[in-house]
Amino acid sequence: MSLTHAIMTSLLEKPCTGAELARRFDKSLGYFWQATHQQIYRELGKMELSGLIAAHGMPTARGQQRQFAVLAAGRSELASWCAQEGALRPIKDALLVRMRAAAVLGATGGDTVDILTEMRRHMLLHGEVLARYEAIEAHDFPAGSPRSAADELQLAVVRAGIAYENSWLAWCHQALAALEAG
Amino acid sequence: MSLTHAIMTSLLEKPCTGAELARRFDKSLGYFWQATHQQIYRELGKMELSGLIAAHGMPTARGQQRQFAVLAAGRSELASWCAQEGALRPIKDALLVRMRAAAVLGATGGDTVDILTEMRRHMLLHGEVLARYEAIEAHDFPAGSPRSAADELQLAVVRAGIAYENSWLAWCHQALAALEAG
DNA sequence: CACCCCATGTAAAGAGTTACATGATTTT
DNA sequence: AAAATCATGTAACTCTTTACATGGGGTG
Repeated sequence: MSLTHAIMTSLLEKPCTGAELARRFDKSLGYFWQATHQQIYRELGKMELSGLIAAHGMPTARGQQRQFAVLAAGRSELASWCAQEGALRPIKDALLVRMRAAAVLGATGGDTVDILTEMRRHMLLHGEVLARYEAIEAHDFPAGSPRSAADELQLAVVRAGIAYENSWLAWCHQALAALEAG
Repeated sequence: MSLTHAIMTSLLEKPCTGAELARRFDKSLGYFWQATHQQIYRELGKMELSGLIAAHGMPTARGQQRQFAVLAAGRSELASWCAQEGALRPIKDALLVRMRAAAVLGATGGDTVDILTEMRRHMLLHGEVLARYEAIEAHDFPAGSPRSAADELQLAVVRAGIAYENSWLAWCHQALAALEAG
C-alpha cells in the first residue's frame, strides 16, 4: 500500500504531527497522493504498532500533539518497497464514462446530453492545476540553479504533473473543436 | 458512483449477461474503467433491486445465464448522472511516490535506490498500452469514413487514452534523460 | 467563564480486491 | 461418467470517504 510509504517519505523529509501531515497532504505532497486526516491517523497508528515509526512524546491522548519520526525498520521497509515493481495506473476518469454514456444515450434514443459544458469545465480546472504545478516548478526549481540528484527526482515528479495536465488540456481543446464542428 | 453508470452504458449498447459484461470490462470498455466480475455481479444485483435494470429470463440460480437490459428508470438515471459535474481525477501514481521516496532516502542517509529501472519498465508498458489504443482508433475509426455524433464522442474517448499514454511516454523519456545525465 | 478552534480520534458506509464455492454445460 | 470449463455467486478483507465526537488551549 502506498499511503504508508507516502507518509514515511514525508516523515523522513521532516518528522511532524498527524495534523501537520494532513496539511502536507493538502499541499504539495497531496498533488500526487491524497489522503484525509482519518486515513492518516489510522495509518500512523498501524505503523506505530508495526514498529515502522515512533512518536516522540506522550502516549495516546485526545487533543495532545504527537510528533512522529521514522525508525530504522521503517526506513528499510521504505527502501524495499521502492525497489518493487508496480502496475501502471489505469485511467478511470468519470468524464470519459459520461462521454460514452452521452454517446449511447444519443445513439439509442435521441436523448441529447450536453457533455460539452462539462468538458469545458474540466479544461478550465486542468488549467488551474497546471498553473499550480508550474508555480511549484518555478519556485522550487528555478532554471540555472544547481540541483542535487534528489532535486532532479523531485523535479521529475513535478514535471509528471505538468505533463499530465498539459495532456488533458490539449485533449480537451482538440476534442471540443471536433465535437463543436459536428 | 461510476461503476453503475459504466455498466448501464454498456448494457444500453447491447444487453448481455454478467459474464459478457466482465469480458467487455476486460476489453475496450475496461481500458477506461476497470471492474472485476465480483464487482459487476454485486452492482447488477443492486441495480436490479433498484429497478434500474431487469433480467430477461429466469430468477436467481447459480450457473444459469441471466440477460440484463436497462429499464426506462435506468436510462433516465444515467442521463441525469451524465448532466452532473464531476471532480478532476487526481494523479495518485505509485511510481511518483517511489521517486519521492528514492529522493529522500538518497538525500537523508545515502541509500541509493535504483528507480530508473522501474521508470524504464513503465515506459515500455505505456508504449504497449498506447499501441492498443492506436489499434482501436485505426480499426474502429478509420480516417476518411463518415462518423456520427456518437462516433465522434467515442473517438474522443479513445483519443483521451492515446493522449494520456503519449504524455507518460514523453515524460518517461525526458525524465530518464535528465536523471541519467546527472 | 463561555466560546471557538485545533489536534486527535471513532463510526459507518461505499468501493475495490482476493479467495473460494456451486450449479450448469461441454469435453473426453 | 469423470473432468474441465463457464456463469454465477458468497465471504472476508482492505482502502477510502463522510460524518461525528472529545479533549486542550487560547481569546473575548
